[in-house]
Amino acid sequence: MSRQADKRTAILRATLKLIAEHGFHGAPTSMIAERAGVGVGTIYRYFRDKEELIHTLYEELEARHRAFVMQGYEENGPIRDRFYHLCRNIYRYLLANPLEFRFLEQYFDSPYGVAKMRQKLESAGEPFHALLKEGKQQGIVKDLPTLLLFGLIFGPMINVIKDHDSGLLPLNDVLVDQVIRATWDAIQR
Amino acid sequence: MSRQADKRTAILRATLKLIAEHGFHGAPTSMIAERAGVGVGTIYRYFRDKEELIHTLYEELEARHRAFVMQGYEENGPIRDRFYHLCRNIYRYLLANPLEFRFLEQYFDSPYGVAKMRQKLESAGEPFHALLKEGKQQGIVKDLPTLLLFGLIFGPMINVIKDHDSGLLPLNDVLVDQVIRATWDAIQR
Amino acid sequence: MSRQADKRTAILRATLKLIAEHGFHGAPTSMIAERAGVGVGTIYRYFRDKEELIHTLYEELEARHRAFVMQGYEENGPIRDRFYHLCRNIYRYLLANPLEFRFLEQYFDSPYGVAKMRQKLESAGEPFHALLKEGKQQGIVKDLPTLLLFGLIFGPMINVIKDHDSGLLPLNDVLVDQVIRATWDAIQR
Amino acid sequence: MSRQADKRTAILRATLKLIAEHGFHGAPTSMIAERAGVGVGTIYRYFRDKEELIHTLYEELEARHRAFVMQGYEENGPIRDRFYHLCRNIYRYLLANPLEFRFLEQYFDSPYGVAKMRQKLESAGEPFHALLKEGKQQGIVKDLPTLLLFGLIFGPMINVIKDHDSGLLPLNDVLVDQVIRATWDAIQR
DNA sequence: AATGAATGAGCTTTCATTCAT
DNA sequence: CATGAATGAAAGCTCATTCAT
Repeated sequence: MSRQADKRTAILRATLKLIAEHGFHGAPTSMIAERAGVGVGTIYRYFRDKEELIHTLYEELEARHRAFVMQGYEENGPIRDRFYHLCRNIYRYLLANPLEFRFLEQYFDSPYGVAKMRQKLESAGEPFHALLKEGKQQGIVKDLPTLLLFGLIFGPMINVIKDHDSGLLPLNDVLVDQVIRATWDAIQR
Repeated sequence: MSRQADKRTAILRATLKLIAEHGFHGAPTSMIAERAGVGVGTIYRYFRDKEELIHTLYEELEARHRAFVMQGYEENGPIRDRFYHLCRNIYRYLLANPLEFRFLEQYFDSPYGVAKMRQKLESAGEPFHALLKEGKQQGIVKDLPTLLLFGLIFGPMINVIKDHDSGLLPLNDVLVDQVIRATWDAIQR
Repeated sequence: MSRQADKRTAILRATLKLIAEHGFHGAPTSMIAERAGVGVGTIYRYFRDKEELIHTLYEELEARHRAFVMQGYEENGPIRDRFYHLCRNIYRYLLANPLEFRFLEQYFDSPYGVAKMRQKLESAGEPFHALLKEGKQQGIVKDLPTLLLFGLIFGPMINVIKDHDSGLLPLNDVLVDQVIRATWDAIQR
Repeated sequence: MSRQADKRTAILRATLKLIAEHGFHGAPTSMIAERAGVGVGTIYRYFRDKEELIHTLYEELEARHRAFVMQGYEENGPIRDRFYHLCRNIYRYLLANPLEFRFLEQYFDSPYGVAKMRQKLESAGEPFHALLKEGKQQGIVKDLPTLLLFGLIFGPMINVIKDHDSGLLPLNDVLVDQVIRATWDAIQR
């Protein structure tokens, strides 16, 4: 990897850490540069402005996240198995990467990311999209708007992981499976 | 209502609106004052500082919200009925007051409000708390940590209302009842 | 004494106390009003603005101070006796009224009071003025500019009292007499 | 000298000038920046906050002042000679640098500098300290508390220079020697 | 390519003063 | 006469962005 890529990566990493730990407020460019071990000006060689830096960071995290989640995914398996697979992997990934989770949370709740969120959920590439559609057709999943089903799946997920990361609700594999089960109960016909 | 109360109210209203619409960033004191039709200094006659203004706003909204939600609540009714009652009222209130919803969302996701959130959820006064405890004892509700059950209830709620307010998922009474039903399925044994 | 005079006096007293204890910075009009038990606006009924309030306070303190100092002063007594009399009384007064001393210090060191200081020292009414003039004529006091002699007298006085008030150099009658003696040595031929 | 040092120096100089001429009140950061020919933000690159700027300014002036005063000082010379040497140099320095004198005056009379003052006067490095101690031991100097002797020396000095700077008492070498003589008479046994 | 010194708009907060009651 | 709510100019300080090196 070139020196260039090193700096770029260092900047992205520093941004992730600072925003995750201290919010957007706690991540001035000067601090990002310092933590990344580069000059402030350097940030602007790799990213047009702070906004672009943040969007780029999101895109890269998203890609990594998706790659992990899709590992071993059987596109043609039974609905319920695929649902469990996806959910388990998401929980696993987010619990293993609390910094990324904190960042994503902030990102989606900020003016930066609301548009991105929608776009993502509605994209055909989104595996849950196909899953739920099929499930509804097969009469396994409740016949509700997809966005509503998304809410039933991701809503609990976000809350529960937040509580885990803040130490209030320590999760383990059993508990995670129980939430997924409950989520399935929610969307299942 | 006195002139005084007018100004205080105007400031709170302006704050609600600006934070709901543009986030904490988009609500500098100068703009709050302008929107409220008062001088900047006036804000500081009614609130020690910006932080107190925001906390006060939260407290007032919270009180109004709770009063609405508890209307006609039968503390000794059947679990399921009480669950529906609370959920329906919360949905109704938040859908009727999108500004308040946006504000509360921001508030709880900010360093301002995380503590408040916990405190609130764990308080004995929180009607859901008693409800879920009873439900678990009676074997009607899944035997999961209360915080986890909260996640299953409020997670979908937040997501779904957010989507409604952004125009992506127009809700109506039928749809709301369907989400509540799904939520019940999630927590029910 | 009328109600009016009461308020005026209360305002002046509060001003003295606050400025002496916390400096000009620590004496906003709102706090003066509060301590005086009057409304803020009331201050402006008795004094054109804050500046006038402070100047008036100075004038009143000055008059009281002078009255005390001149008690029992023999205008035609021997130079040395008159010198001791004046010095002793000034020390006595300022040590007994630390608040006034603190205020006067601040006053003279601020843009408010430099002019007043000069004016006072040069005024014919100033008893030291006549004293030193005579002393010089009689060949008892060094033939130096009066202002310089003032410096030799008041300079040590201010320093020594400041140190006393701050607890670093506790004074007593003996010590005070020794300073006066030293001051006399300084100006004596 | 580098650009950097230029700006730092310009800021310090502007601060000195403004505080000397208009007091702490008359030296807002905006005005300091303007007078220094830099942006406001630049001040904060060199100094953490305004307080640090002022303390630093003091330290630098103090160092320069001390270096000047100690030139040619014979630590083992006769008490009287050393006394004259120190006094003459202090007068010379302060008369040649009226801005610094005004600044130091304000500094010591403000909450910023009272502690510094004490610390300085009591430090073993303070040459007057040793001088007076010795003088007392040898029976040349009056047996009075050192702080009181300091008052007798610095009190007149401050007053007299103040009067000189304000144009009321133009000093020259002869006059200065006469004050020092008078000061010596004050502390001498 | 990389730097970081320099910038100034914009933030929150204070306070002397006014004026309707 | 007396009040204190209302005001806004001005304070100290931060930070995204630029640009000479």
